Amino acid sequence: MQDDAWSPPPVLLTVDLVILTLREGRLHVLVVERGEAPFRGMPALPGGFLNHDREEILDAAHRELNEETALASNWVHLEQLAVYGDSDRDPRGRVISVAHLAIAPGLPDPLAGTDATDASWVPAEAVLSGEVELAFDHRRIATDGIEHARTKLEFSSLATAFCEEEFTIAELQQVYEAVWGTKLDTRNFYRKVQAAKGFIIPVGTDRRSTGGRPARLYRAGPKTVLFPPLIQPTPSATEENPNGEEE
Amino acid sequence: MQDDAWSPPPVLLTVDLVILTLREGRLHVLVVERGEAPFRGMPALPGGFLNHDREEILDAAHRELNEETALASNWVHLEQLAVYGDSDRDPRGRVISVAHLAIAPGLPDPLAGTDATDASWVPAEAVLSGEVELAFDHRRIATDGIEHARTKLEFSSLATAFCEEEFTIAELQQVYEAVWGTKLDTRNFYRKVQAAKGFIIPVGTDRRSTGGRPARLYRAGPKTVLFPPLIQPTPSATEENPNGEEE
DNA sequence: AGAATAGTGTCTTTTAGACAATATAAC
DNA sequence: GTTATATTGTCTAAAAGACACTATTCT
Repeated sequence: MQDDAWSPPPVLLTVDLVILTLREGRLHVLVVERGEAPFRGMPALPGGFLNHDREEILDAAHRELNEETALASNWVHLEQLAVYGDSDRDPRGRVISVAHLAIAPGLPDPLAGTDATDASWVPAEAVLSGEVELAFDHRRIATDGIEHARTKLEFSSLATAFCEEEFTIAELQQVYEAVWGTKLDTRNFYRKVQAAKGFIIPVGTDRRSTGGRPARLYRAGPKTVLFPPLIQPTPSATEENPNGEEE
Repeated sequence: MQDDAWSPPPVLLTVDLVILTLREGRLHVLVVERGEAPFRGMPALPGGFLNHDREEILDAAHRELNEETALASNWVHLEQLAVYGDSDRDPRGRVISVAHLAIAPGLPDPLAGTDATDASWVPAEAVLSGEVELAFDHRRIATDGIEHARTKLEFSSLATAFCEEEFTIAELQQVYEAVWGTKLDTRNFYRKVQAAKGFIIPVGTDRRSTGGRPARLYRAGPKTVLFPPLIQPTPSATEENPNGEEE
């Protein structure tokens, strides 16, 4: 099929991160200012090349995560998102990016381990709308990551990754409201998360008296898939009829 | 952060395909026998290296698809699945595989354009169970692809990709039954697919008289996301209680 | 007519959502 | 007590599923 002398073209591999968190009840994305060309000085998603040709991709993602957030990445949800490999996406040559989605509880405002370049939290809306421009195809990657998180909230226990180890149901609800951009009924939400067995398990203690009745504390349960799922409310659910048919 | 003389390690990029189709009412995967080392003579997923460093990943996937199935790939559903990049997954060195999922209507038994190596359809069950061993980490890839198809059938119009351009509702139902491995009620299925607006649109003609009342023909509609979705029936929906709690 | 498959109606059970009511704390 | 939040209960509307029934073709 191929010429005898033919050999496959090598490419460079980067790992990029869409790191999401909740700040003041709103979804934020971490961006860093690029320190070198190309796109020097422009905001971009954190990421970088594979360190050496034996480094695992997921390890590289963890490494980048630590470099940018100085976070014990054991507690951070991290998963592969997709590959972005358009031949013209990087002016330096053929650079394939394996994008990852990371989710962490709220972090302190001035980023902790800010050794390389300065990082900052940007509201997700600002990235989605294009108000904040990102280098390369990073806006596309960020958009995909946010969308992925939104739908995955429905069928997985991903929401707990936005919370501390122990959390209340009200806090969990705020996660859903922030990521989905909706308001939910407290009472119905309460029972829905309880109905999904293995989603959250109660810690003995009640705590967090903020003026009202103390809430029970929970931690993430063993189940990663939610059944029944928490369905995102549809704006109206009564739309379009592209083809008027019989009846 | 890096040494001045440092440069990122190059890797090789392959594109691998999980090609699914329905044959005799059962889900099958296309495998080819490897013509060269490593794993020479062993079944593997079709795939190969990038042809040149300007070739788009999706184009490469289409090219491989054509080489193996001799199919007008315009009619074939093709999407990216995930990246597999374990450092020890290929003895030849650091080879990253971008796996794709392809879905096509039933193809003739002896593969048409079988120029390279001989290809064959293997029942999905045989791959999942390990009865058929695949080279590299291809069993893992195939498993992920099948699982992906199963869940995506619920929320997308993916099922129509298993059908010819025009199909009956009964044929569509067979797709769901084969991929999910379940039996569905004909009557309820009928209304469910109709309820999902934009999923299927009627062609004028009725056809396919197989002894009973002729069925209306449909073709795939414009909508790729299904609402309401077709939920996969749960085996029992009453399981596990990992922690006996209050009440 | 009888067999076979397509398509419709209807009933029942389950689930989703609105929202009233009660519980437990701080002050 | 009042206020604030957490948790439980109840009612109603919508959806999912079981399944009887009608419709249209072929032999």
